[in-house]
Amino acid sequence: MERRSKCVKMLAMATRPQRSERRTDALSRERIVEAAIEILDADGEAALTFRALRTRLATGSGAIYWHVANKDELLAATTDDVIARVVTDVSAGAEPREAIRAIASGVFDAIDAHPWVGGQLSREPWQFAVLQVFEALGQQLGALGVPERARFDCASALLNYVLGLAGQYAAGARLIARETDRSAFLASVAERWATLDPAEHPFLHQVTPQLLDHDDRQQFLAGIDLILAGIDAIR
Amino acid sequence: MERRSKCVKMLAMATRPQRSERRTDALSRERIVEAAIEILDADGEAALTFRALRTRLATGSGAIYWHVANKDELLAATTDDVIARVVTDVSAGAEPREAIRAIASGVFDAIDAHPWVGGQLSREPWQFAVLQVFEALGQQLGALGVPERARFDCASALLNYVLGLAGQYAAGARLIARETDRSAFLASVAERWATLDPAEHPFLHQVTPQLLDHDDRQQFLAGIDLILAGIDAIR
DNA sequence: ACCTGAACACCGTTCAAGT
DNA sequence: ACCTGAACACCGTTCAAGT
Repeated sequence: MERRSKCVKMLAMATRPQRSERRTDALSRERIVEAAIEILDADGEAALTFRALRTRLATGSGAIYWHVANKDELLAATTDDVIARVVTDVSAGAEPREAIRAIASGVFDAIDAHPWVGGQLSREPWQFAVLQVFEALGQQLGALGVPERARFDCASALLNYVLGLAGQYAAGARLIARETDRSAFLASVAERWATLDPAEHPFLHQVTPQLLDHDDRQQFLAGIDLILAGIDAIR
Repeated sequence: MERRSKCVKMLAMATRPQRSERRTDALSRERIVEAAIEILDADGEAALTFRALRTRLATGSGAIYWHVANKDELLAATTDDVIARVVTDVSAGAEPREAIRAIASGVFDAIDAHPWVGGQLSREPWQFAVLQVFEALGQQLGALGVPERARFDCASALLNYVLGLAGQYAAGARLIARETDRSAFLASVAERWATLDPAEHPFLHQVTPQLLDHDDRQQFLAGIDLILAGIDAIR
C-alpha cells in the first residue's frame, strides 16, 4: 500500500526538476486513514491529533479537513478499515457455530492487534463496522436455526458481549502501556483486590488466582460458548 | 444532601456580618462530586469541564485540584457514587437468579437515568464501581451453585455483557441528545439500514421492524436470561 | 491547610488566501 | 478543486501568591 510514498516523492523532487505530472501520492481520504492507523498503532489513541497527522502527511490541517469531516469521522473510518477485513475473512462454508466463534475471534484478534479499535467500537455502536459484525452474527444465527423472532435478541446479546470486552480490553491496553507489561498489570490489580475486606468481597478474593493466570482470548471464547449454550437452550 | 447550600451561604453573608465560624459548606471532595454529577445529568459528558465546575462552585480551578487529583479521578468518583447505591440496594434475601436480574436491572436503570455512567463504566473497567458489580454477580453465581472453577468465566461473561450495553446505551443517549427523540433516532437508524444492499445485509433488513419497536430494557434482560440459560446448561 | 486566578501547553476546527 | 497555515475558541493542569 505504498507506505513510503512520501519519501519516494521527496527523493524524486530532490533529484529531478519538478514536472507537471499528477503526483500519484496526492493527499486522499485513503492516505489520511492509513496514516491515522499508523499513529494509533504506534502511539495509541491520545497520540492521534490533527497536528501529528499534518506533520506525518506534511500538509496543513485544512487539507485534512478537505477530505475528512472531523475527528469522529476519521476514527470511524479507521475502525471500519480494520473491522471490514475481519468480517470478510470469515470463510462462508463453515458450520454456523464455528462461524460465530470465528467472527468473535476475528474481532478479538483485531482489538488485540489494535487496542484503540476496542475503544472506538464501544463508543460508537451504530457505526458501519459494528453493523457488519451484527449482520454477520445474525446471518449465522439464521443458519443455526434460531427462530426469526429470537434472532434480534440473540444477535444483540452476542454483539453487546463482544463490544463489552472490546471496551474493557482497550482500557486495559491503555493502562498496560503505562505499566511494564501485562503480568505486572494483573499483579497490581490483584494487589488492589487484596486490600479489600474479604468479608465484603469474598468472590474477588476467591478468584484472584484465576485472574493472575487466565488467558484473555480463552475467557472471551468461553463467554461466547456460554451464550451459544443459552441460545441452544431456548431453541 | 444540601443541594442549595451555596444559596444559603450567600444569603447568610448578605444579611449578617461575616463571622469566623467554620463554613459548613466549605469546598470538599463530596461537594465537587455532587456538582459534577449535576452538570453531567443536566448537560452531558461534554459539559463537564473544570471551568464549568469552578463557576458552579464559585471557586478557582486550583481549589478543585486540591481535593481531586484530575479529571479521570473525578469521573471515576461520580460513577462510583451512582453505582454504589445500585449494588447495595439489591435485597440480600432474593433467589440468586432473581438477584442477578436485579443487579443487572439496577445497572441498566442507573445508566438510563445517567447515560454518562455508561460511557464511564465501559471506559474504565477496573474502577471500583465495576468491581462492586463483579463481586455482586460472582456471589450470586456461588449461591446459584455454579462450580468454583466456572464462576470467574461466568461472572466475566455477565459483566462484559452489561458493560457492552452500558457503552452502547451511553453512545445512543449522546446521539439522541442531538436528535429530537428516541423514536426519531431509531427511525433514522432504520433509514440508514434501508439504504444497504439487501443481498449483502439480509439480517439487518429482516430485523428492522423489531429495531423500531423494541424495548431496550426488555432486550437487555433477554440477554441476561440467555446467559443464565447457558450457565444452567454447563452446570 | 486551603484557596485564587493568571498562565502554560495543548486541543479540534475554521477560513481567508493561495495555486 | 485542492491546499496552506495563521487564528479562534476552547481544553486540563500547574503554580506562585495569597489567607
